[in-house]
Amino acid sequence: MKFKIKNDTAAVKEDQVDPHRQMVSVAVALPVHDIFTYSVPDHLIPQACPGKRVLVPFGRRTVTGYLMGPATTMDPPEIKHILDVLDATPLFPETLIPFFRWIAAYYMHPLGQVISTALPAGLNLTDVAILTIGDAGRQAMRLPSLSPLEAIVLSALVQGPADIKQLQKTIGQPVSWALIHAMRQREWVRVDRQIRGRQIRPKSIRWATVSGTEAISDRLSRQRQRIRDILRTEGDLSLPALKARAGTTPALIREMEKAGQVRTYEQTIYRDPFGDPIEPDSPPRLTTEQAAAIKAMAPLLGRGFKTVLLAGVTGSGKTEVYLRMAETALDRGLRVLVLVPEIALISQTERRFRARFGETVAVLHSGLSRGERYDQWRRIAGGKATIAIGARSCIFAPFGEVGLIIVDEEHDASYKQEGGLSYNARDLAVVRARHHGALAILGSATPSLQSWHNVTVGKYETAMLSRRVNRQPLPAIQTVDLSHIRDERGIHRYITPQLQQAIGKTLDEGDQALVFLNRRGFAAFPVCADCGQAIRCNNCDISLTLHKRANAFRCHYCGFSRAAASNCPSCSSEKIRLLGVGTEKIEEALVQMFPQARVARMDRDTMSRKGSIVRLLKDLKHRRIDILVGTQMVAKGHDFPGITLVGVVCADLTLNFPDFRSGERTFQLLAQVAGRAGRGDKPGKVILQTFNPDHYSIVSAKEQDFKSFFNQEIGFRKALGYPPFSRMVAVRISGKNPKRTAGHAGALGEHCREMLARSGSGPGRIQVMGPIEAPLSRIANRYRWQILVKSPDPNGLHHFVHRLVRCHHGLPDARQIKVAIDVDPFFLM
DNA sequence: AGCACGCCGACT
DNA sequence: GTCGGCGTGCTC
Repeated sequence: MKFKIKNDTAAVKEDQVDPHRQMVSVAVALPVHDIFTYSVPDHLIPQACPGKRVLVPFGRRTVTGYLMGPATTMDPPEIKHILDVLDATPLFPETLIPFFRWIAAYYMHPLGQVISTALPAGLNLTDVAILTIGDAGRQAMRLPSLSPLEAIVLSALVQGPADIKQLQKTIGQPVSWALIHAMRQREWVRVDRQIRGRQIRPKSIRWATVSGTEAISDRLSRQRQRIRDILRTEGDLSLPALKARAGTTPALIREMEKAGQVRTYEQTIYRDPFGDPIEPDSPPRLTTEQAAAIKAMAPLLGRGFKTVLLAGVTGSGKTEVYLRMAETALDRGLRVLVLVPEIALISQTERRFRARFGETVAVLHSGLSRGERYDQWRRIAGGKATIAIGARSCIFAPFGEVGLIIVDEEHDASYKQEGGLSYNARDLAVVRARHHGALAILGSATPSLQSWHNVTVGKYETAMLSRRVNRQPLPAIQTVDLSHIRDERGIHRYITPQLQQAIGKTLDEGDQALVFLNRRGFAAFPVCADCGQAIRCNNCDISLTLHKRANAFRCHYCGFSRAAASNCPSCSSEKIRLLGVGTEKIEEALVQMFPQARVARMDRDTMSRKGSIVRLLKDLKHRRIDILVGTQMVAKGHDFPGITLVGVVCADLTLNFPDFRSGERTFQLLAQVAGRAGRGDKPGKVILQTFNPDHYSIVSAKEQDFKSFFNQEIGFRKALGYPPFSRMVAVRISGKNPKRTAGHAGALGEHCREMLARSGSGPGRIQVMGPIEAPLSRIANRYRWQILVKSPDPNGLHHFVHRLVRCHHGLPDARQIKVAIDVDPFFLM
């Protein structure tokens, strides 16, 4: 959608400004940290209220801004008028603004961009410069004095007007503004500004209703009479519905309307994202444990901010507890926000909320089209929905007030947004609950270390569910020690005889098997082939990563390095092997092993299209697949009663992952996987292949005992000063030129050391690790470096990083080098 | 981000 | 001498 705007008289001189004119502050949707003051022209004053988008002149451009409220700075150098108000009703409530501000400060991100990421995508308008060739330009093409570049630009523009980006693409080289200005001055080209941006608008549909008196019916044709009868007996119908019912044509309706026999009207509708209707369900009987948990939590609703960690083993019925709590909250007139992990397709939790609460539920997840997402957003903002459920971005749902925030599977890594505004929706859930004085419930069978630590220090309350709803025992986990079979070759290296046998038995019984592998092909890490020990960093106790160019194993936290040719530090063996198997290899092996079985694979490579996931899940459900190979993608959010066996090819892939959270992730993954098997009436079985059967992560996962895991892991974190005993910030430095990027990273590191020298060492001391080349040293032609900053004192850390960013902007190459700040990083690759 | 202004090298 | 590259600063 394009339209032209008049860009005149936008600026007014200070002395002309009416002192009574309304002044507002606006955050622009650009990477700019300041907030700007604009005046509102009289005709827009009634519409200008916080939470709406506005179109504002900004420099020489016109951009989208967000109206934040009355102006705060009183004497800016120049004040311009708002050009337009883009929304009839606010996109977000005013009460969310402090929350947005908090996020901007905590994650060190421009406020306007925080709001842009929060809102449904596709709402921003910006203008672009459009170049059009003039008559003088056409004639100039014949001039001999024409420069080569001018000739190319002109001949490109003869094809039609273009913006600068299009132009650069067609001619394949950069075009400078200086050149364009020169051409404009000679009147060869014209430069116009055009507003652009995918406009999403409310959708409306036309309805028909009877009008006129009963009497006219006598003289009508049979068809017209029929239409009036239908409308009279069935009530107003939408035109599509009427067409389906009576076979009307649009032309006929128009004629009838002209004749006053029917009347039509527009009504806004919400695009329906709910494909299959979901049957309403009736609440099941609660177990004693569930009832106790609800009894403990329900009184907390509406009594101010509180966080409860709901720890319940897999299959213990956490969802039912959420549903009852939501119901109680709604009964008391409170709004409810539910976060679920991002998974392939729709989650079970989401289905159950919709089944229980029907129309009052709005959903926000990645499976929706832009229009649907916008409609769902408006239903929340407009008060039509009282429950919002969705993946991480749902934390921004535009409720004015919220009484209950639920985070399902709070340990899940998908709550962390990578890139751009790198927020953690689980953490934001607690922050938002505090802002609203709401109750936050974080639920998981395998709580994150962070959250359980908050329980132990008294920040969070707890509620426990220790038994499964159906009284089924947890599936038995059998570990298979991979170090005993290191001499095996070929298939049996990955699929041990024990796993093969178990799969064979499962297939014989007509059941389905799931084979897991957390494939991270690129993360090949060194393991001793003799003793099974991972090669670790002396300083960080983190697996080292192979850097091919340097032919060395490196720690990507601190930069510690060991020659790739060195011996195993614990047993001196020379046989160091790089572990790195992929799902594809496993699939191949299984097909060879079980030629008669139907094997399918599900990972990010095979599931790029939405339709393929649906098909695969349907095939699985209808038992058209015997063995499914995949990454965690398969495990999350789907229940398959036919699956009785789960095989984990190599648990060490996550265990030895070069990350301080690898033990935690392994425990969580394995315990969740174990919970997958045997959801039907048959008990489940898990075969877990590992080089480290005695590792506490694996032993605790076998018992589904997160407390025993926590007790061991927390000591390790404390000793090395990792979260939750410190906060971390990853400073990611990237650029196209390898030398400049390295130099820039070095300069920032140098600055860090200077700042450290000045600040001295106190209890809240700051540690700097790096700069080091990122393990994935080049992505999309950008060279990547990182600096990790760590401190037990969050405020000190914040200030430190702030100063570091200022230093970056002062450095000579600041324009070509990108510095991204990741507060509380999750993945350090 | 995107646009303008200003400072330097290589060409008529 | 100027044309046209790129580094720097600003946007209410």
